Amino acid sequence: MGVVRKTQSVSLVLEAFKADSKAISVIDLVDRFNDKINKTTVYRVLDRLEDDGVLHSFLGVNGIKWYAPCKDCSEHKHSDVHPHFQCTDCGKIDCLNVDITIPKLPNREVVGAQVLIQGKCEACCN
Amino acid sequence: MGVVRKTQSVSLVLEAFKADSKAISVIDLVDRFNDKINKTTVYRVLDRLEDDGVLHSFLGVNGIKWYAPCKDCSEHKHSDVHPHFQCTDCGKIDCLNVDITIPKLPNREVVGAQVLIQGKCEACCN
DNA sequence: AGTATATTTGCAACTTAGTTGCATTAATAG
DNA sequence: CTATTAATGCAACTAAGTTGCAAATATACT
Ligand SMILES: [Zn+2]
Ligand SMILES: [Zn+2]
Ligand SMILES: [Zn+2]
Ligand SMILES: [Zn+2]
Repeated sequence: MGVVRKTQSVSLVLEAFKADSKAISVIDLVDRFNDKINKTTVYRVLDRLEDDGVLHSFLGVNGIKWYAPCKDCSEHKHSDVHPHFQCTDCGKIDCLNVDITIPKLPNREVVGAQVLIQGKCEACCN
Repeated sequence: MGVVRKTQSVSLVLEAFKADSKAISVIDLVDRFNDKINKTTVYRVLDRLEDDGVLHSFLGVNGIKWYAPCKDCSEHKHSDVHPHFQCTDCGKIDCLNVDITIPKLPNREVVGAQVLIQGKCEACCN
């Protein structure tokens, strides 16, 4: 079950993602709200928002958790699986609106894929 | 700098990868050798073997570290970047000998990609 | 073989990301 | 305005991985 009550914590977190639609790491969010929202609450709010199809999560380099806004998802149906791009210079991550074709694998049943492309982002290329 | 001395720990770790050429998680290795090799040493041996191009590492689901034997790599030149397949049933990971084409991204300089395909492995499909 | 040297190891303590249990707070319904 | 129950804060915990340092051991040299 996802978000049931519109609490202050939920509003604050949603605002953060409305500001720019980039991905934000949990580390960053916990740090950013350290005087407003308890660490545990940040984790739990993100969890609920993901349940509701408002945010989606994935792992960046080093295995830390990131969240980004969903496009057309709903509760229990995350339809926006897409690659992510992490900049090796600034560390920021974007969701990519491109399709990666996963090759057919004999004798295996593919259900999904996590793709993290690495390189220099637009800002860091200049 | 990688492996300089052929120690007992190095031999044990290499044997583990010779047995079957699948990927092995660090967790598994630490556990498997818990009465023979200290946890710290396992991490350090794996580190050195990766430096030497003998093993390569990547992150599985949940961000835990896995290692697998390299094909044609040498010190400081890991040439075998390839997708990995993790079974959602048994959790095991294989290196895949297929190419994934990363689309051209405007205004970005791509240097690599980490691809983790998820699904049912050959063994678990039966 | 015996010894010197530097690499490697084990241990304990630490760091960091994330989780759990429980008492308290606060959002919503009636 | 009150009752109900979701949500929060806190402290303590777990688990993966790291660090510093003294002790052990592999290798080179005599
Ligand atoms: Zn950048
Ligand atoms: Zn995304
Ligand atoms: Zn399987
Ligand atoms: Zn591999």
